[in-house]
Amino acid sequence: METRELRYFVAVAEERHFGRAAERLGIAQPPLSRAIQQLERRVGARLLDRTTREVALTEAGAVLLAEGRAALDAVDAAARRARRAHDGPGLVLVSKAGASEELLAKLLDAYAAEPDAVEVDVQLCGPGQQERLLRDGRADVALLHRPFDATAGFDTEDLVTEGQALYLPAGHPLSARPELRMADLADLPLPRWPAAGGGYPEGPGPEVRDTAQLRQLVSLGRAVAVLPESARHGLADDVVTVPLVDAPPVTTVVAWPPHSRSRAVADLVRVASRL
Amino acid sequence: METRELRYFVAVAEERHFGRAAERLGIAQPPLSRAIQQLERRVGARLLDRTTREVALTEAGAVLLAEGRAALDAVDAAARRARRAHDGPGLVLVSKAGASEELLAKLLDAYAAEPDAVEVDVQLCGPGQQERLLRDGRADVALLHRPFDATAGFDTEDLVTEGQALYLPAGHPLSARPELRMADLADLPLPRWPAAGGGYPEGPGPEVRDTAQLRQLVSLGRAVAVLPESARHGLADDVVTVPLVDAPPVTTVVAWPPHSRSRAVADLVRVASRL
DNA sequence: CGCACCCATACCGCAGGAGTATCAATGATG
DNA sequence: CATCATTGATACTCCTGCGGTATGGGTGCG
Repeated sequence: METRELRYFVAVAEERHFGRAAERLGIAQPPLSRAIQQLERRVGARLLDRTTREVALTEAGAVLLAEGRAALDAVDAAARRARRAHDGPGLVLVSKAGASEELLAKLLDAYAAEPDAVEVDVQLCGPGQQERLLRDGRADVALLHRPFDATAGFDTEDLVTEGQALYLPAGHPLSARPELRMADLADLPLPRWPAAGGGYPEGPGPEVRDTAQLRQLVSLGRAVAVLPESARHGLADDVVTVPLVDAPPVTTVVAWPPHSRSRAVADLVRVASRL
Repeated sequence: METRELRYFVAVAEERHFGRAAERLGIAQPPLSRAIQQLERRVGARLLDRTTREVALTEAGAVLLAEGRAALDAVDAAARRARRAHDGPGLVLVSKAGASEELLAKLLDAYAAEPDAVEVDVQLCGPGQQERLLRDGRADVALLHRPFDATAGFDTEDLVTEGQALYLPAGHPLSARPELRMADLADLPLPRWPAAGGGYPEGPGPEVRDTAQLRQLVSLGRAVAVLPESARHGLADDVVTVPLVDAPPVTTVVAWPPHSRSRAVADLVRVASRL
């Protein structure tokens, strides 16, 4: 199976439309139809149920879509990591914008003090993006937050576990309470995060892209938020935090791709686990 | 990057010889040379240092070899799993021959009693083979033994942890001892397992391929072995086991590829973790 | 019933992958 | 030191197979 066929299939499976998929791929529709047929022969299974009105994934097609995406990422990762190995030493670390800031700073300081430390390029991104970067080779290490981020397929090491708190503007009715429970939040318009597809779910509450943005909204009195307690760091006094005693604890973990032979990654992970 | 190029590169990197690699791939040597050059242009890094006398991997080449193998396995896995999804439900479980027999039997029984149980095809293989099968899609679940088997890149769930014991023929000088320490084994000719390449390390002691074979050798009085205590199960009385009190404990885990959306795998894992 | 939409088929042109012959560089050999 | 064997690179040719255009055929809609 060639990556070209796999890329074509993923495009059709995502668009559920040969014409649009062809356009996205920059080719005409007929060769795309043929490529899919050839792929079906090669795999030995029908992948798409096509009528003139709609294209639907078969059971086998759904499996190939999920596994194929991972495989394409793995191929990309191979090329990118080889390239980066050629360009010289250096690490790319990703973290969610605005999350674990204090921990991240300590980690970078501690690692920089190591004898064989290499340059660390810190990349901040929106939630759910880190896994992708780690998988397709654009990053070497990530700070993830269980249970929010998926750690499947990576090696991880737990760093810190902490409770969550409600962040709200000073003067908010709930801000005087010494502690809160999840039930107290039932009617609160909590911010909405982008779903897997990039769209936002329906509902009240502001749309946010990352934690930094959210903190700004809270400071402006335009939002309340549930965040790990360490997000308190560096926040102005006009934001009040109240512990949420029955919220699930959040664990910050350092994650890296398995089979990573890199000395630098190993060093950084070791430093992180000793913080 | 196409899988064809990656396959070609892996062949050359493994053979360290363009001629032999070409033969293995079933093509002539010149197109192989050109394909590697094209790959180097595409990746943007020199991958092989070639003289007329030897071919050596560069730093980038070593990275591409490791990552490329994983990527090729992922592509194979995608095709195979799609094919198997088409052929109907069914699981392939791998375990080391002769290891965790009792646990395996209990697991299969318990799972078969589940309401939506599918057929489970049990595959036994030599040590170190399971990871490969799981990675390239020939298997869906595996029983692994930490710390002996690499669990990197898989999701795992611990099942049981147990100590290790020395297995020796009745009448052996050490067989009368109530317990042993690692230091007592210093001069014993322990069996040799195949290394990653398939070859055996130098030394005394018999060469063995799997646990079943080893148990047979112990029964015949031709070997002594260090094995988990559960391997005692079903062994004849002419084999004596003496606990090794300071040997590292062995944990049997059930492992499966991440992103596994399969209901059957989830069920089997759930059953396993409740044993 | 005609129309719009959409995937499949037919056919053609060409890029690029593969083969054969040969060259060039390097280390071994007498 | 001249010769030879080995091995990867180059030159050239052939042909497979990918991609493009034109068109067919099936399906839901007004």
